[in-house]
Amino acid sequence: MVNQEISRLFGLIADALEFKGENRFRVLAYRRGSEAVADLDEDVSVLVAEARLTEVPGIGKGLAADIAEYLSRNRMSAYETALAGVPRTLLELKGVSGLGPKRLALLHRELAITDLAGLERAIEEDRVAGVPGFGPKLVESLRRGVQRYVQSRERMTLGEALRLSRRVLDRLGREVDTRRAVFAGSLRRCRETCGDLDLLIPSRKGGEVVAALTRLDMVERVLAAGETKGSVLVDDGRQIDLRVVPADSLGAALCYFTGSKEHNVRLREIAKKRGLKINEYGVFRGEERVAGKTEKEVYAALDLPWIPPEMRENRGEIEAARDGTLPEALRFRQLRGDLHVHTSWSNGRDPVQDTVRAAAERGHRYLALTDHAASALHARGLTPERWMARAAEIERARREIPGVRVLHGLEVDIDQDGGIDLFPEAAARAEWIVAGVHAGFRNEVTARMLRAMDRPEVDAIVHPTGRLVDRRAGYEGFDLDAVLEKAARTGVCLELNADPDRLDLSAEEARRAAARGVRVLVSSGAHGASDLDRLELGAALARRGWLTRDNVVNTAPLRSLRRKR
DNA sequence: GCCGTTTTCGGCCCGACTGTTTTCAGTCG
Repeated sequence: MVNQEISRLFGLIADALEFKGENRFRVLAYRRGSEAVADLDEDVSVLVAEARLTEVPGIGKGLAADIAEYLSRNRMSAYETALAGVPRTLLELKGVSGLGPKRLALLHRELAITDLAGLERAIEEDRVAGVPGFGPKLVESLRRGVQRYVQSRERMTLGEALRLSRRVLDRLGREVDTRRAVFAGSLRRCRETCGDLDLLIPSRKGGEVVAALTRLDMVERVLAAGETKGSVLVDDGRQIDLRVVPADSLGAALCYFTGSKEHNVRLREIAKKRGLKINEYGVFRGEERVAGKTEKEVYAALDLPWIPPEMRENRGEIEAARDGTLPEALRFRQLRGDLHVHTSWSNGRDPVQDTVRAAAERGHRYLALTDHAASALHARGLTPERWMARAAEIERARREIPGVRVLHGLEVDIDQDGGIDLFPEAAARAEWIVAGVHAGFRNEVTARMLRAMDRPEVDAIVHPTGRLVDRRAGYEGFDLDAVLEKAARTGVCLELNADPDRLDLSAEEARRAAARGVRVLVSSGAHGASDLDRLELGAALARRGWLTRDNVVNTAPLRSLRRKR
């Protein structure tokens, strides 16, 4: 996609200009331009053709000319000029903790360092210590910074981040009061990957809380430890940043540390125009503090309604909030049930009874048990005989466990020709059928899926793109737009699968789906009773995709759930 | 380089921590 390429070039221009010590606002302009292009919903070539490019906030005459030049000549002179004399491999070193443009320039000038290998050598051969401003501690910190950069260039998936956050709270909770602790940052915004964890704890004894964190046995190295702020690396190389704030500043601190950075910059700009200053301790008019105890208060001081954390990406939410058009974001409690769940009859871990009981305990009004059908051999798919046996077990669970309506469900496979492995016994009795592609990811998946959607028995397409977060890209050549169009026309639901390793549809894709009138199914994709909790994550991801109750099919009562056949 | 409900020129977000400094620059989030 040409948008991503242009965004990348603008980012590199910003890095190069910064390295050269150019006007920092010009640097900022390119950096913002890079983000603006990356966030576009449309292809830039369309905007150029319709002369709407400069309507995009952050794109003015200069950047528009750069883009037009790139589209017509496949090169960008601003990029070539900016990068002249700046090795690309040098700019990548910005990722090493402790190295910014100034120190990079100094290392380049004094030691002719141009890449990571050169930096590693210079540190080993003790040459860095000779450069003015590089004392022994800084050199040591760079040595570790390089090591860490090499080891963990990758970010954590949301799933890893959630597991680590629970581990930290569990250990830290034995030392200090963590009842009001919150993980802010990208974890609270539900980004698909997190670079590090931002932990926020209200307390008057900052030093003690920071010290308690640094003492945990999972901590491998302490990067910083002050009265209000501490940073540590834990055993698996991940970084945890802790901030301790007074309880009456918690709202302001939450805003500040939840971000995103771009969202916060916009908030501060708005504040400044109103003669207000906003920081992690509150909103101030001169010396007087006018807000800060709750997030709602902070937004109200700027005449804005509270914006859900998952939406804070500066992708139009601030304008929508200002204009009163912010959608009423989905709340977890509005989800009435889960319609994609496996039991030990196929590849789930828990029996029907335990799974149903867990759903009842969670207040689900309905639950579809969608074990795999027979062709999913690896998943011990249901044969007609085993389908009948499971049906008897479901009937017993219905009698014994009140409160939750259990549906006879099935997950069928979309085969190489777009057929589904639905057998007559299931066709006769199933109350909810989901379909997915499980093999042949390179074989005409779009056409197969469209064909499967013609089958009246199919209620939903699950994990529609087939991707795994950070591990697998999804079906080759997949045309999501074609599937969205068909889903909107036929009423077949598309799933937002909240398995943190899948997140499929993604929040952004779900937003596109909802905008086109597709009915979105938010489900856990559970393979065990405890996985049912993921539905809460699903609700958060739906908010990230700007979904409302009306966009999500499983907010409806069961009787109005299924489409007309 | 971008932008305008105080502006077409003069602004452009804020604070903590570290290390190397003798009062502050650089980096980070």
